[in-house]
Amino acid sequence: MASTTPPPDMTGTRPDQLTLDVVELIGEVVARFHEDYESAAAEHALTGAQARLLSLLCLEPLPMRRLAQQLKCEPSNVTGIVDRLEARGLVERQPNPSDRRVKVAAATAEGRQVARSLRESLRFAREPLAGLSEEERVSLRDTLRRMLG
Amino acid sequence: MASTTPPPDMTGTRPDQLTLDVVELIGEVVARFHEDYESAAAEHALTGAQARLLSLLCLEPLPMRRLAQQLKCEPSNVTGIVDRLEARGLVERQPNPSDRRVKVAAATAEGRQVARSLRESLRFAREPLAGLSEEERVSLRDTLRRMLG
DNA sequence: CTGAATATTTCAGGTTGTCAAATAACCGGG
DNA sequence: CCCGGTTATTTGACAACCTGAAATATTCAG
Repeated sequence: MASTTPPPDMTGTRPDQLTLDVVELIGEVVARFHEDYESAAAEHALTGAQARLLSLLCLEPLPMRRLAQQLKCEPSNVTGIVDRLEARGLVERQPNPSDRRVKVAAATAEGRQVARSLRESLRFAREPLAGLSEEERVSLRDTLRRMLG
Repeated sequence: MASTTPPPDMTGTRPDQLTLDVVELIGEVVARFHEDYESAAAEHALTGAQARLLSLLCLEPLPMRRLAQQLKCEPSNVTGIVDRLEARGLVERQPNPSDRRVKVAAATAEGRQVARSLRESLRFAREPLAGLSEEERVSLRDTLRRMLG
């Protein structure tokens, strides 16, 4: 079809060295990000799962079912995490008048405050990225978007 | 030193929108990578922690203490993970003649085989990266290296 | 030889996660 | 209206991960 060489179909093939290098690097970024997120959460006496759930609720209240979908886990698991956050007054369950089966979890004012503070203590936003020029960050942003899209 | 504007010191400052975008994107990459790793491990009846430990031992045998350092967890935690891998014949504990306190964990032949198979089933190496040109991947690799270095 | 330090394990306890079963509420067809 | 099927949430049992403190065995310095 095209006169230029099309990207080879790697399906079932061992990736080339360049790809392996990038995967290795992404692995390190993932490890650092995770570590950073976990310790930022710990500074607020939250576990990673609790921090993720609270951050979600900080954007908008969500039924338990939706929470499970966003967190990619079983609804029965969400029950416990919300239980613990609710016991600390960071989240509350609200009834849904239009469908009394569903319970909507919402962050309390204190919960939103904690989430904001947590967001700001995420040093990963500054340290590794601070060394990049604006041009590099733009390039990185666009490449990541293409990877994910 | 340089005539170009030096990167501003972001310490204690709220990051700009571009940085926030990149952080958000990295978060998504992290989520996908994790998901992918976990499901690849599950295909081999391994948990994520077991897969990480086995992959480490596939490079070289390590004392329990070193394993804990690499996995960034307490040594007492490693005991259980190695226990479960050893029960399945993927790992074995070897005595260290020069210091009888330490036990060196080593992957068995079967363990190495499983780790190899797991490595190859990591689709993350192909799918999101396959859409990038070689030039983009080179650029991504160099940027990630600068971020981590 | 004694005491401090190190490597590993054990134990108790908390969190995350799954799956199956129970409960409650919705909904459409008769 | 009622019934059966579906959906949302919870509960209970169980496994894995993880931490912290205590126990054990061994090393090492003085």
